[in-house]
Amino acid sequence: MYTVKDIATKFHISEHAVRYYCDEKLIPSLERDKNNRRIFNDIDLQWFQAILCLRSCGMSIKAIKEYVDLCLLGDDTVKARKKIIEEQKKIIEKKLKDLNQSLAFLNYKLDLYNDILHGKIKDITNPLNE
Amino acid sequence: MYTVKDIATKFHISEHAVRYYCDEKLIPSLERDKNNRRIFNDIDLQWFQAILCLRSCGMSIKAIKEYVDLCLLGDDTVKARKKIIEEQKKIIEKKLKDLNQSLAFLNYKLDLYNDILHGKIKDITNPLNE
DNA sequence: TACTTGATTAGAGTTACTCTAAGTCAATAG
DNA sequence: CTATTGACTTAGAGTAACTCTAATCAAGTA
Repeated sequence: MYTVKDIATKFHISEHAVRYYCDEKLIPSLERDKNNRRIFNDIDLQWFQAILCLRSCGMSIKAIKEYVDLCLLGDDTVKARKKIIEEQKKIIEKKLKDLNQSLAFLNYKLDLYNDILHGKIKDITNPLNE
Repeated sequence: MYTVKDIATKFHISEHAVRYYCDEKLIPSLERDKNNRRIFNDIDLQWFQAILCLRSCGMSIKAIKEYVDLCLLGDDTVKARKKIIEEQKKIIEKKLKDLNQSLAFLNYKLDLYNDILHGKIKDITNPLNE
């Protein structure tokens, strides 16, 4: 059994976010202890893993909720769920491509800055002062 | 010379976002035509490239504004700018790592769904119905 | 001249948190 | 036995970065 804090620590998110996901019903059949505190089990942990993965693709809370609800409906929804995951895979692959481009740009900037700092570039001809 | 629409198309962002970046003064010395319409030149294009890269690292508009202002101050700020870019590089590398993990998770899910669809898994023992 | 197109602005709305205030409960300290 | 501490609860306000809407205006076309 895990507390809100445990989940926050485990997944590197804020405790606020943990409660928010619960309030949005992304964690099905969430339990409470006798003091009304949220308590999580290993299945909830798996839900958090899936949810955070889908969030990292940029999927909205609402869309994730729909996916979770599909999961709860059982095997009949496997095809629909597969389609959702395939779409998210495309999105994540696009993101990887974009991020790699951004990384290349940052490296280009760093090279430029190093050249300036080492005096290899004397005159700044670039209008951005770089 | 480019219009708001040109920039939006070129960088795959909304026209609203283009105007928003201008309003936040991320594009220094932005010009207007005689009808008060924003017009962009090739230097502005370079600013957009840099800005969008930094945004893709998750840098806030405010932080980007500070970076832009440093750029405008000239060579004395190269060290400070280099530090900023190095930080963003670390962040982007972390993001790449996280996204690759998410991708692996999606692939795992897809394998599972395919197994179910091809009848390789008969009994659903996993409590998530997967 | 009237209409359409495309731009402008201010400001309201949205998402996904993030933070704050006020309150509950159990355990420890005096 | 009370007092305080600390960890949790809630509702709701605040925030960032857009996103959208409505009203306005200028230029071009029928």
